Amino acid sequence: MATNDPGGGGGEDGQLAFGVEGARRAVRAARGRKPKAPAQAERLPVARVVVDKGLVHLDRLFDYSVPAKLAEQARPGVRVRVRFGAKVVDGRRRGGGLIDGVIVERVERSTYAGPLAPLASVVSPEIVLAPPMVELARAVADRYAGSLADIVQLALPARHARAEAESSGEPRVRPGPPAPGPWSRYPAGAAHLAALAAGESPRTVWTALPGPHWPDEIARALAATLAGGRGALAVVPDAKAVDRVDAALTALLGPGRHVALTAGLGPEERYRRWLAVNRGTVRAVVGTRAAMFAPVVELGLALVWNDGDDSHADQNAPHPHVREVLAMRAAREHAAFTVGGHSTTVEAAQLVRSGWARPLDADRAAVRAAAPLVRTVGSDLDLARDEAARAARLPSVAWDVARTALRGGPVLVQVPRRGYLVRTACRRCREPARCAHCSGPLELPSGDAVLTCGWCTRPAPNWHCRVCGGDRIRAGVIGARRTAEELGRAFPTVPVRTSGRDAILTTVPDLPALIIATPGAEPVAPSGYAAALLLDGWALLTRPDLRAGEEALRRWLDAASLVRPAGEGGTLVVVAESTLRPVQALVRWDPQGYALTELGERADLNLPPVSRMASVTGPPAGIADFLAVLRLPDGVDVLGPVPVAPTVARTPPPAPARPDPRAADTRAELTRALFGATPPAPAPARPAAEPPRHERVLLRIEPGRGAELAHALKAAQTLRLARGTADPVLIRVDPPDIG
DNA sequence: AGCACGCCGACT
DNA sequence: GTCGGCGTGCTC
Repeated sequence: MATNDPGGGGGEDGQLAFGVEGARRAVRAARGRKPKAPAQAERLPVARVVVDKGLVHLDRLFDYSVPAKLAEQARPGVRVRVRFGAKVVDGRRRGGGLIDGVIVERVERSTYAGPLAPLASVVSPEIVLAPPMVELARAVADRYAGSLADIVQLALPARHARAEAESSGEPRVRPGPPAPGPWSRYPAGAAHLAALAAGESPRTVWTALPGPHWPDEIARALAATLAGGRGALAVVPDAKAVDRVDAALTALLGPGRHVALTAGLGPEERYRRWLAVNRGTVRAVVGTRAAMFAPVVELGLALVWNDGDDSHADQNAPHPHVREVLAMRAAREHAAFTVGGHSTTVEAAQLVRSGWARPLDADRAAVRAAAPLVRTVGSDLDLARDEAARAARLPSVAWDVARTALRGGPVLVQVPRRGYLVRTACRRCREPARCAHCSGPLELPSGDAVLTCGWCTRPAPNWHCRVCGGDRIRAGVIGARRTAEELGRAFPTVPVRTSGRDAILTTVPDLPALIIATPGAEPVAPSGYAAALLLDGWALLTRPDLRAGEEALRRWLDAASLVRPAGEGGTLVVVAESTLRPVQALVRWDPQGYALTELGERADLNLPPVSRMASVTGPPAGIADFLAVLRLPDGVDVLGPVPVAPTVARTPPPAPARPDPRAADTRAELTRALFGATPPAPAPARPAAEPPRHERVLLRIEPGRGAELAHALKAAQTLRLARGTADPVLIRVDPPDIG
């Protein structure tokens, strides 16, 4: 990297953009030191830098003077090293360590009154953060009440010098447009691909047909965009999905036209692929959530698959969500946008209802042709007569279906993940059974008949339901391992395999076998499962979460999509009451209808995504102080504060106040989710000693004014942090656990 | 977050 | 008289 120095290192006396430098020299001269002010760049001598310090109250650019030697290299978008945090004593800087930063722009003069420190060095000439990406990062930071530096850190992979030194190769000529392939099953499928190839930018909510074709469909949408001379980006929930789309892209385009970006790559390979994208050599990307910021040149399509999956919400503050970021990118970069999945999130339905996006669906006949036969069975009725099946708590319908299906191929059994176990509930109304003292979940220790609180360990021998007064309990669903054991006994001649959090199977052969999997960990069977049993019905549905229904339906549809079509004998058995709305939506295979109904309800209740919400969590003193400092715009609802369990150590919250007794059923349900929410988590073995108390306050603002709310929250946070704060609070825009 | 300045107690 | 407590404020 040659240093071009057009100034030839020459002096530039009198060209200074500010007079402070002169004063500095005077000081040095007075001390008898040789004035060694570095020669400054003649043109645009000030670099505005985003420094890699994720402190909200430092969320601004810092100006540095550009030494003449760096005049050419110090371009907007390059990584630099700067001294930061120094103190000026007698006109001299003291202290201040070297930290990383990126130049955002070069300007003629600084608005900063003090003396500017020089850029220490330019790390590399690579433009890693072009101005449009800065603007996107700024907008994302603003939306989520976070800092620019936070987003930049998410967006940029770690630099790797060796990868950078390599060539990324030459850009390839654009491929021809792909055949519609499986898209021909959708009335508007071929037209959609044609529009992408023609450089148009449709925004769609795509409800994918059940079955194994979605990776191919994603690949063809990306390929069509490439054919039109633009770049394309698909973000999927996990590495397994990346692999499938990756394979489909390779099959369609051959190697070298796309990259897969996943967290598991390792720094060098990750940076190598990212650079190939940044340099425009590769123009199609499939990846997991960090890829949402992939610097695809001339983005023509941004696609998110299965946006209800919680891995699409970033783990790091300020927790940007792939769907939201890609929608922002598509709007800013005039690209097409697709949110796709086997199910429809309420947020996606909102995009349709607001007119921002159009649905991209198959017709009913195509859905029926692709979907398995769906049967429902109430969970505690009609247990199989077979003794072993009875032990496994298999309803006879499920047992019969499995037995028959096992002659023709593998059978998937979806069981609840441990954390989703609802231990006990009222037999009559299904209200989760809660401790009268601390509202903790009541459990039935293995085989025992004594109800016990999972939080305070008090026994609850005389429990009665606080909603309907019932006094009969239904026992919780058992976990994956035991299910596997018991099913193994019920089907002694069939191999049983499990796939769960620790050991995930990717694929299973098309041979008779029982595959026990937790939601999201279902392996793919090449020709589809002969049947699937969804045993987790009411465990998923009784979670005290606003999204419980939507989430249950999503998981069922994802599992159901792995089953052969009804025409090939594919059958799905869901163990849940057939009267429940998510169950009906599954039977009718109508995710959009379900999402639209949910959306209507959210609108009635003024809940997200129809309103915008943010939560503030922390110790009561911090919350009180934060609220005192907070200057809210007009029309913000303040809900709470209410006690919550701190995120780390679970503590029993005081019995939640029953708000709004005039509420209708659903309303009570939702309100409970809001105020009495207890996210599923394993209970501690013993009650926590004296746990830190936390509170949460929810803030709600009307749609379209989220930015105002975020801005106010950030201002309050900045103010508190700037004056060195005890009792820090956490701000979360779009908190995940209320919906 | 660091880190330095600043204005009040126990030591050479 | 000074060394040093950590309260307050800034970082280009």
